[in-house]
Amino acid sequence: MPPFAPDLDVVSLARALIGATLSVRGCGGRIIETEAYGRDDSASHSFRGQTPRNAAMFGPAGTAYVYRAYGIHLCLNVVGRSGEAVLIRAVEPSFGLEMMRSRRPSGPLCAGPGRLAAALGITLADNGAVFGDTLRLCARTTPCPSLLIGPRIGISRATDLPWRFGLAGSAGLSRPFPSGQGHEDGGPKPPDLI
DNA sequence: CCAACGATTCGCT
DNA sequence: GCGAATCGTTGGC
Repeated sequence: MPPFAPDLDVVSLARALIGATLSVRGCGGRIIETEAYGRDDSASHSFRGQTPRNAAMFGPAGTAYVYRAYGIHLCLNVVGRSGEAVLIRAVEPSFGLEMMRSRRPSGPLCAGPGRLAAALGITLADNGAVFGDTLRLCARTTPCPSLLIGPRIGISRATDLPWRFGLAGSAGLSRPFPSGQGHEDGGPKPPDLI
């Protein structure tokens, strides 16, 4: 099996993951919203170097980085190059719906990083795991028709970088994209993810 | 050692 | 739209 997009920069990875299918122990769907976090990016957990908490971000490409946010929620990232990771912010729920609904009895299932981690049954035990059998990613096989682009959400630093990406026309985004923001196609040949 | 702060969500106004 | 909930991590003293 080829390595996981080993040399893809984190922004390209974030774009490539839009439309990819995420599957976690039988639950999942298409990824419709992502954010890129870089190595020399003041908004990134890796900005100040490796610590016990962010160690997974420095693991091999294809590693899952799971962290607890606000002492309450969990967020799921896909590691690219060392110290770079893509936050999965929204998924279009398509299979394992019953399981996901049992974990989230009310409200949106997968719109928002904390919500999707809860619906998919992500735990801190998944931190550091490499995507493969249990955590699965399948690259989209069709070109991404239109990509929404905007600034990242919920951060206080590097708020100018347009490193948030979404699938245009998708219901179930965590939040709307700024109107008038540029949208472009995702490219005819998406890179292999796995 | 201690205080501040989140890559968020939910409920209420 | 706004503020509380909630706690591990981080950085400064």
